[in-house]
Amino acid sequence: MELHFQVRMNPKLYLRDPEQSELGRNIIRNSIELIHEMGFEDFTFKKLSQQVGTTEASIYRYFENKHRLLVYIVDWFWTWMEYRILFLTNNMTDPYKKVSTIIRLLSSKDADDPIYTHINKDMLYNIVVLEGSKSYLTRHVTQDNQDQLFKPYKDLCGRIASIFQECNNEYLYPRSLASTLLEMANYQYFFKKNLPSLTDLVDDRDDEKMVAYLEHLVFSSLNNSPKQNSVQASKDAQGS
Amino acid sequence: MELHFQVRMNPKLYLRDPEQSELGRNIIRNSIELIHEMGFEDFTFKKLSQQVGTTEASIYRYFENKHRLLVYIVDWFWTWMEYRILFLTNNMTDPYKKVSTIIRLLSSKDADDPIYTHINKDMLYNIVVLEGSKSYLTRHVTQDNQDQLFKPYKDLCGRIASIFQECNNEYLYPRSLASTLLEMANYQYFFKKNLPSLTDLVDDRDDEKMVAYLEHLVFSSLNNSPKQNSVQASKDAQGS
DNA sequence: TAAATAATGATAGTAATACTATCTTTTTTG
DNA sequence: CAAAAAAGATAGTATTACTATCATTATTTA
Repeated sequence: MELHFQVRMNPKLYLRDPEQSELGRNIIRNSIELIHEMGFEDFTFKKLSQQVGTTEASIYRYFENKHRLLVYIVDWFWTWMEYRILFLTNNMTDPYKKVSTIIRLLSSKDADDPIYTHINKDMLYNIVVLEGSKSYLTRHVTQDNQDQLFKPYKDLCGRIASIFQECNNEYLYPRSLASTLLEMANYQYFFKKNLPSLTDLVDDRDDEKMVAYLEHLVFSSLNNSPKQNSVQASKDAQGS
Repeated sequence: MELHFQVRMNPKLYLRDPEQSELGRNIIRNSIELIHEMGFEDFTFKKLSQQVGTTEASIYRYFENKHRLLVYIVDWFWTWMEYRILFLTNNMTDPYKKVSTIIRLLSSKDADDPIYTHINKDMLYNIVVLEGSKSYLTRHVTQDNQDQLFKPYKDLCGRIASIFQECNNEYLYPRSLASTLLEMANYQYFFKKNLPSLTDLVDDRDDEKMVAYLEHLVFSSLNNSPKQNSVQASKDAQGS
């Protein structure tokens, strides 16, 4: 049996499904390259059309505007991430092991999977780090949310949250901790690369320190009794 | 003795110091109003000049472009935040109490201080939440960082990190935990307001749940022994 | 107080952006 | 093969993000 991973994107994201044509796939591939190269602010449909070898009008037939295209790309990433998480944690029984696996997946840019070869996963990861939060940090976030544009991210967050609850069913903040983990996996990577004084993560080749920090953060919180007042807990630890 | 809080901004942020003239202060006040109202993407110097009652050319005499103006506003916020933190934690001896105070300050939008009345603190807080990370999430972050544009944020992060170390001088990730706290204070507030499924914080009037979550997160991590492997710790907690 | 200097206003202009519209040609499909 | 759909070609518009210039009005200081 060949299980085929098929990313089905929310139709509200596009005017014409880019997966259904060569031109559409070219638009996605070149978008990723260009946004990665020049950043979302400097990225335009004009430049994209030239890179693709088509016209601006044709791009507009696929995407309403460049923000929708960004959301499309970011959504694709999170859908793919959830798929990978599901695949690798599926046969695990220990929820703590699942969390470790998730943290490892969230922390590493190098993912050598052979699917969707027109999508450069390394560039994609870096785009999500740098531009991902711009997909929802807008004045129209409520409308976009009603259009389900953030469903992949929210689904993943929900899945991680429920694994947190498997770890500790008394834990009070599974969703907040999940969104904290998701955001911080990206932000700490960004800080390490660009504003290193905001982290303790030296720029080593592998991502071990990042994994260690995120695991420490998540497991500490998960295993700290929710009944215990945290200030009190700290005082106990001090012996005062 | 009247202690006067004076915000001295990095001169690289502006072409002409907006604090030194009525027009400059009007530019700042109206920028905050407009960005708050329409979001940074839709905010333009044209609209700003009309609101201020001046010309576009005059705005350009103060700020190179709207991104610099955003960084100015965000920097102002963090400088002011550090001042308030310093002021309220100055006479404390218990570092855990300092952390609690910091979390409380970071979590509440209502700050009734009577200084710099031309700056609406409530709008400012909401701008920093929604637009703050756009100040550094750019392709020119390295150049901007060399120009010290993020110094207020980094200073604050460093100050919080050193208080974390006062709490536990064996703690391995004081800076990462500080940036996590700073980012999450804003993000969880944004999620609660706009994408509530990403949090466990119900939209109550006061900010108690937010404070509780952030305290739990920070204190759990601070008080979890760094020598202990976190996966091991979790297994111990399970009794396996 | 006059002269010099600095700040602002008024106006114009340009290249690029973010689209929309229309018409023709090519490709796909029934 | 005919009809329909997709793509190409081209044009056009309002707005954005600036730069430039010159006149006017404050402010400083000699």
